[in-house]
Amino acid sequence: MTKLQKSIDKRNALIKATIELVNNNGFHATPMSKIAKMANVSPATIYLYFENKQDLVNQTYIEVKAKYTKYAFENYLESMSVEAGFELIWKRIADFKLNECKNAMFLAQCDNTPMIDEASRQEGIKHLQPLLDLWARGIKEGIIKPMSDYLLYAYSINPLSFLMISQKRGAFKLNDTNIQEAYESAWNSIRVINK
Amino acid sequence: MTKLQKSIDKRNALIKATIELVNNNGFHATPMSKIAKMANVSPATIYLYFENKQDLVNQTYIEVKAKYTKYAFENYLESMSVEAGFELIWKRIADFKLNECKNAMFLAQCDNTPMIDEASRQEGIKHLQPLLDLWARGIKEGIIKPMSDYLLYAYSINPLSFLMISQKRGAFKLNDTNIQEAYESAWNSIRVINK
Amino acid sequence: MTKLQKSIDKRNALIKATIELVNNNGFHATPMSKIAKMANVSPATIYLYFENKQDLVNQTYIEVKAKYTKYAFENYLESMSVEAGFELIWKRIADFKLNECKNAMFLAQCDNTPMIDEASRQEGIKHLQPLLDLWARGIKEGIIKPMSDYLLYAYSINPLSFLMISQKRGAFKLNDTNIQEAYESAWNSIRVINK
Amino acid sequence: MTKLQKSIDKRNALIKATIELVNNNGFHATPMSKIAKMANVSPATIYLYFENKQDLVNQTYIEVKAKYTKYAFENYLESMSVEAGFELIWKRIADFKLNECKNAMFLAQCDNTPMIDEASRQEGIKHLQPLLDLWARGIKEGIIKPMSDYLLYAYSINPLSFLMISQKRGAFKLNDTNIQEAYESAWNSIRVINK
DNA sequence: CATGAATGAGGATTCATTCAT
DNA sequence: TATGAATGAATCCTCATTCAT
Repeated sequence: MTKLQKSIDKRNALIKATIELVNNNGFHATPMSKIAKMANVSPATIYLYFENKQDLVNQTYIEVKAKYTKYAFENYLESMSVEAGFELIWKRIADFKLNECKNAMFLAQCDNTPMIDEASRQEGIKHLQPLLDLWARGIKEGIIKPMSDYLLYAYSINPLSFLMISQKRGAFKLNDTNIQEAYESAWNSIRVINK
Repeated sequence: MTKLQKSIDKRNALIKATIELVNNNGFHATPMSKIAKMANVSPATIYLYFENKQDLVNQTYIEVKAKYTKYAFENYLESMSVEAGFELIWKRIADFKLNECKNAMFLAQCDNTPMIDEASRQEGIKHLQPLLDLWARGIKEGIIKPMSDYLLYAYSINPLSFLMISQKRGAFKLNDTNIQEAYESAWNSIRVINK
Repeated sequence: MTKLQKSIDKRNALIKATIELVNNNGFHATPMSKIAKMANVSPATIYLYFENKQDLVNQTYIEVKAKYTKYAFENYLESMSVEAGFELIWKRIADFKLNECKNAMFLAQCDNTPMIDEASRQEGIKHLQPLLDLWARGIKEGIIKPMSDYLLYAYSINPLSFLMISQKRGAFKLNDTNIQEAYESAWNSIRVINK
Repeated sequence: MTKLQKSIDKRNALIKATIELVNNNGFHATPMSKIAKMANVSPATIYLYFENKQDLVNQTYIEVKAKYTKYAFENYLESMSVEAGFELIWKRIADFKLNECKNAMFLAQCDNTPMIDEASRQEGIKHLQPLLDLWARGIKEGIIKPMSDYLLYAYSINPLSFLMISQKRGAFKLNDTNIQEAYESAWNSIRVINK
């Protein structure tokens, strides 16, 4: 294992510990010392990789957000039809919320909280472009309702966060049937419905 | 003004300050001393009204959540038709998110964060029953899709939180057109659609 | 003892402890915790009286400098002759260096070190005006050499700091004979000498 | 360049960096890491040349002090008359304070501070002997007042430190006229004056 | 000889909470 | 009831020093 490799491992361990602890205890109640302990490093070591606590959280956010969008668009091709493309992306995102539950939880907490720098938030949004392009295409083709991206996201994608959190709290279980229902709700909320 | 009245004023001032500061700075970065200062009260006084910081936040949450549901069902009558009842409640909730923006922000932050006791969270959900009853009725009448309450809430109500936060961040502006679009998306996501 | 009185006592204890510890160990090697312990207060209490460590040292400097000049000009009257006035002030300053040794040591350390804010340094100089006025009078009367105040201070006053430090280090003892010799050297260094 | 040469270069770079940083920021606020960076060296390398931080500062002090006295006595011959010898040495010292300002500043800061070991301080004084001898000769010849070396140094040499610091702070400018005035004050403060 | 990474110990500062009044 | 002063226990962060390479 090279030195550089080892360094990346430490950085990853720190980010993983941050996610774990912030998820369970919140940003408040997550001291640097606990993060260090969980990552098996000295508190001082954190500062070799991150400027300060804020920077650690910002970078964790950016990293997780990038992983999220990468996952979402993994198999997506611009040559797909609007509906097929949307379904593919939507299901990938749903998968992410289920399989990468910790990452998804972390993002949900960041997104409703002033714990992330505005700059990092912007950085995190960047990679969502393919979805916006798909919607634009759908609108041009008369398949998707001509609405703001914010509305489209709010109704077709964001509900998955609520469901993921509800499931995490144990109040509710997402299964294949549910997922299909959810997908149809999402699609119906944004598609043009011919009466 | 009676003595009791004065006490309630102080309690209210504390709750208001808590909301304001948690909204702007997050739970971390909201010390008791700042809450006291904003409420024009000594730090020690907080402990006459609340057991500790956790209790203060819990009670703030419960109070805001109660205000939210009270607002939502203000003019609702069980005698209304399912669709009319849903539209009424939905628009009240949308109003709340717009007019009582600070309260709504606070709830959004609490709901995705481990800053509230599980018990207080349960307490907060209680008053949502009329909406659940309405949905049950809608399902029985074949108007609303037979889905879990969590799915119905996730798609028809929760998106408003996302929109409210986006608006607060300045990225997006909710106007009458938008609201109507949003309502239709909400309704289409849960209603039975006859092909 | 009133509450205010008690506060002033604590402030004084903190300033005294700061002088003592900085004298013995230097600004580096004087942690706030030690200052607190020596003043019999909690570390947190320091921050009720001073903004931070820098502020504590600045204010200590200003306070000691004020005490120094107050002592220097205690019995001085502007009606005195230049020579009598100078001798009086000089001897008061010499007394201060001997009797208020700790205070003098502290000033000497501050004056040759970047540990004090420039603003506080300026504040500390303020009260030296009577001496400068005396010198101006002496120059006008042809008794004192027409030189910059800095030169006059360097040769007639500042050497006492060197002597005080040497004595503190045990290398040398100031006694009445010495003091008189020192006074004459001081006076000869600034007076006009008729050949 | 030989290997040994390179080592000496590094040592010199470290000492230079120490002087620069301690002058500008004070001993507190001068971490080893900054010294290393300014000397273009790894922090660990410092420990190849010096035992620890204290040792680094001690040795820097001794080295600068040696340079100071070497400079002072450069052209001095014991065969010179007392007055000529004193003037020569005094002017060399004055030159040092002006031209080797950084070195002089560093010494001034060390001399009023507990940042140097007592042993190193003693080591630093050693090389001043020629001046003490000159004074002894002057006293025997009835030219210089029979006073302690400490008094002679305090009045004839030490004031230059005060002037150098004042100049560094921008409050005052030393020029040829000033220097001559200063020299005369110095000489008058220690010579025997015949009335 | 040289180093960059790593760290434990410690430092300044903050904060939830208490207590005498 | 109301408070301002006080504080011990953290918390974030720094730094002199070491060690594997």
